[in-house]
Amino acid sequence: MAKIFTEKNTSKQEVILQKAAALFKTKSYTASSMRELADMVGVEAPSLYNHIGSKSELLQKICFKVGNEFINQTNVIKNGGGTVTEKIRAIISFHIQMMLENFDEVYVANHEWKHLEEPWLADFLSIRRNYEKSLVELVETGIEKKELKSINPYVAVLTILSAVRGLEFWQRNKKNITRQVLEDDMVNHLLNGIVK
Amino acid sequence: MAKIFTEKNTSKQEVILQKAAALFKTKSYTASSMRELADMVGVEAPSLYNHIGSKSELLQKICFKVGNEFINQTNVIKNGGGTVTEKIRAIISFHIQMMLENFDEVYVANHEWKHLEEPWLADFLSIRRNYEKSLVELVETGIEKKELKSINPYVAVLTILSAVRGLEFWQRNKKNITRQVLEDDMVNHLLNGIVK
DNA sequence: GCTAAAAACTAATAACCGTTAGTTTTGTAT
DNA sequence: ATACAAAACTAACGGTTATTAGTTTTTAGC
Repeated sequence: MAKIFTEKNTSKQEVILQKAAALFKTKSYTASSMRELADMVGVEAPSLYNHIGSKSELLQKICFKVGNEFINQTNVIKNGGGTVTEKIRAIISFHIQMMLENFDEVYVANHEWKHLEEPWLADFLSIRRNYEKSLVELVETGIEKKELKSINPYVAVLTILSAVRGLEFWQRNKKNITRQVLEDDMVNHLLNGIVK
Repeated sequence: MAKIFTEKNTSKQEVILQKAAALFKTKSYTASSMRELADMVGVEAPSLYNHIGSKSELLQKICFKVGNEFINQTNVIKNGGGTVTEKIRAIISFHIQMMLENFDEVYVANHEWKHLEEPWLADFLSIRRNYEKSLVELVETGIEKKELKSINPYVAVLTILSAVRGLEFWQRNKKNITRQVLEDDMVNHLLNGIVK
């Protein structure tokens, strides 16, 4: 049998994927070269192709890995117990957690998906649309149950998703705000507002 | 005298700038070629250089035009009358208006600034940092005046700015939601929350 | 130590990039 | 009509891109 796994029990393909996410995040997909990626891995560019299929395959794997994680975890929360408000709180917390623990991949999926090639581009957009729709339904349930105000559910979902997405800017200011304050304040802001 | 202005009283340079914003928005800056831009303008690529200096100059002009507009208008609001809550409401409205009326440029400034070259990159980041700081101070004033809850002002600003930025996703769904509903609901969400 | 496979290397390809040079066409003022 | 400038064109440049081909080195099992 071949030696597939390195120290951290991650295959070389996974190492490349991780470095690619970091590179695509800082330089954007199109501005990133396979030579740069090879440098980060510590190898010449053509050697990468012993482990991966192509540059665009890297982007695909990053985007769909992130997309599926959001779909799955959110379904778990939706199908679990609790009030709608509690579920929204849990979903926001999960978004924050994903943003903090898988920053590179989430950032790339959020910003570079448009460079996916067909048919993956269409698939990705479909997944995202379904995800938004699923959240809209949750908010609609909350309105029906009188837990939430009578608002446009799409606008609410848009506002929430955009706000948590903006956590990427927080990465610059880690030092000043603890994660707990960040999470509590943002959830409270999005649920209860800031006006006294 | 040379003929500088075309039909809509806009110089050819401005036409190129506008088309460039649309192109950079849909394809991203690095994936956009001067040949594509030339196609959109209806000209061969080298002809562009009779009107502009370089590709990167286009990005600079787009980013700083947008940045300065935000700085200026927000200063007008901050220095005007009204409560802090009213001012925040006005700033959110202005962001929404900018997003709807100058979508291409705002999108490019938000997404492609990282491809600015030095020293413009440093300048742009400095401008943006000052803008955020200015909003944080406004929120701090609101807290002192007991208009706003005792929250972390930076998190609040982050949440608000990210939420309005997310309006770019709304462009896909224009038909279903009127601008007035969008603006009212989002302002209310960000100020008063959604929980009953 | 031998064998075979995995993974590294060098060299090269065709395609595309922003931009320049040099020339021709177009438009305007006298 | 002539003259001059603005703006279009074609051709080409040096550089970078992802990727392939072919070869050599490294690694793992017996």
